[in-house]
Amino acid sequence: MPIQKVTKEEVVKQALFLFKKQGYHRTSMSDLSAACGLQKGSFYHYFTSKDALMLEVLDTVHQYFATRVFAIAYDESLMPRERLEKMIAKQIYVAASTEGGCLMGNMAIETALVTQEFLPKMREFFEEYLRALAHLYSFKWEPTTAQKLAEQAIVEYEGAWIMVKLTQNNHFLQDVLQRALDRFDAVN
Amino acid sequence: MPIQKVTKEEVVKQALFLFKKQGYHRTSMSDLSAACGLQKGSFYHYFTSKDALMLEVLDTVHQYFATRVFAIAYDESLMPRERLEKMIAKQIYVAASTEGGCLMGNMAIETALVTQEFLPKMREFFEEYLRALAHLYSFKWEPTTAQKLAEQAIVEYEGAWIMVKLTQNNHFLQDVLQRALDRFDAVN
DNA sequence: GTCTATAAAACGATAGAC
DNA sequence: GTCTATCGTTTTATAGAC
Repeated sequence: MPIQKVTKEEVVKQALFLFKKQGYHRTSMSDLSAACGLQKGSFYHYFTSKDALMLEVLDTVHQYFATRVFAIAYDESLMPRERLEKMIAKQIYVAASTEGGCLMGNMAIETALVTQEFLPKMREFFEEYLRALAHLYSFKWEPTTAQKLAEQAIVEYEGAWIMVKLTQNNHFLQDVLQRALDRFDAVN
Repeated sequence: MPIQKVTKEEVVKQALFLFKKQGYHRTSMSDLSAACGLQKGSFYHYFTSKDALMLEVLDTVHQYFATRVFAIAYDESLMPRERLEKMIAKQIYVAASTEGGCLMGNMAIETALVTQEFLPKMREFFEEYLRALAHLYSFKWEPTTAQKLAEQAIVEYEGAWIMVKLTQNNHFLQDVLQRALDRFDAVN
């Protein structure tokens, strides 16, 4: 009977799924506990509050992207241009694997001006993403240009999700990947 | 006191302000009525529901941009390239005039997967914006290219707001304008 | 007296927390 | 499951302007 019905990881996974799709404020603790097959009360055995749960979700997402996506930028078994293609393609693939696009981008829009609580973790995520892209572009371009190209890639990627949500047409994301590669290849 | 304390336009203005900054779900009817100096109950003499209020806000924003921003694209007293610069600069200026960036983009992220209620108005807005940009790019480029350049400008613009919210650095928006112009000028 | 915009109170439902 | 607070909403009453 003291056997855990669901693991903490499973709770975080379900929370990520719901937060991505419905947003933070629209997702209730009832939604979350029901998705895990738990009583509302049992839920606080895993997390002390809704905020704490979101912080854990943000950490999990960050950790996943750092090791499975951003790490591609530093994989020396591949050519820089191959890393760039593989990393952005994976970023898109992972974000598109469940509804809602990019949790970090969604949360930035939904909460950045309402609470500072989630800001540090979101900033860390994007700084790391920027660093990875700038690292790759710096193989072909000087540092300041590489930094700008990295910023452009991220800005396009996040904006593309808005258009995808509105039009349900994924070509916006494919265009982002293509242009990010074109700018790598462009004549210097 | 049968005299109206505030006009309907003022209510919409306050609602736009709060919805932009706090988002739809986070903004309560108490917040809105307080911002107008009204009791919660009195608010329902202006609007039948929170949804109805948001629909009115979306209409107001759309109307404003159609006549004051998108219209610049068709102002034949200016050269196409001047129109492009003026339109995007104004888009940025208007959105930046109060906290929260682009209401349409924010709402797309926050509600697109939760309710279909606001989708048509948001789609109309972006279709009109796309049309205006594609019209301008078509002076220099063939239709399919112009369409892609228009999409790229919007995608960059929306994504830039996410980075601005996170970093509080407006250079992302200035870069969007600069690149949109550079792509107009690029050699064909 | 009859409007109507307001305040005030209270509704049922649901939020997050225990 | 229960708690309390607050949500969006509705109702009732009041207070000028016609």
